Amino acid sequence: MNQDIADLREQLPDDQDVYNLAEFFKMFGNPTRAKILYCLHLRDLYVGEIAEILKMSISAVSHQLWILRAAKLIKCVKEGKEVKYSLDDDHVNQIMACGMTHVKEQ
Amino acid sequence: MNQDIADLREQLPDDQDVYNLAEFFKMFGNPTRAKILYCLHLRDLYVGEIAEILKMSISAVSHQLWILRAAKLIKCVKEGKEVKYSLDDDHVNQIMACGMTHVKEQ
DNA sequence: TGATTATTTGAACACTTTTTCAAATGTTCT
DNA sequence: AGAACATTTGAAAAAGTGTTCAAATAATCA
Repeated sequence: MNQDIADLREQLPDDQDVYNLAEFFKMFGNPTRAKILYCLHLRDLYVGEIAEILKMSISAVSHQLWILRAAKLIKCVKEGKEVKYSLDDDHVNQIMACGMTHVKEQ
Repeated sequence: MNQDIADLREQLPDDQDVYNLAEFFKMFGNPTRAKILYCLHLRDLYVGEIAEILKMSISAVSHQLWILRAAKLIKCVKEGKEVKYSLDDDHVNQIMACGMTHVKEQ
């Protein structure tokens, strides 16, 4: 057994951290979610507004909002019969900007 | 038609950019690929070494290496019958570190 | 109270992605 | 040349994801 390989394996972050990291990046890895995050970076929005901006069904948007909320990237507040969503993570803008820089450079 | 909504829609990056951004983040959004990138951040490695570190089949690793290479995140050099892979993008370390900070904070 | 509006939820379907397995390629060694 | 080794490739199976549709929930309005 190669000792060097075992050493490298030891240096990897533990599986749960890698899994969480991947789950986090997965949020940005879908065009719909990326657009939703970008919308919410422009301003807080109701579900129906997001659906209208993206020209998507309210249901499809709502499903993705649920996923983003589970990942703690966004939060929401009920206002009467509407629900207003907003970004809930300082890293979102930072990461999106970093990714966009990369994409533009290619 | 709501003018405000149309304005917001105009402020979104164009669809191709969003699509490219999502494709880029998708690379980090899978635990296997995230681990491979992390390995290559530790040092340049042959396909067989990566498979051994991750305890995965060589074929599965090779498929993911191909995907990462298509995304221009890694590059490779043939050395005899082995192929050595290395990171090919300055943003990789930066983005992984940023993501890991986020994950650790939760 | 009943109708209307905004959103959520669940299940089904279509689609994409990942892994596996077997075969192919290419290099070195004898 | 033939055997051994490292990697790639392609197709199929398995797993995972996103959207749609219909129904459920919940708040407001008449």
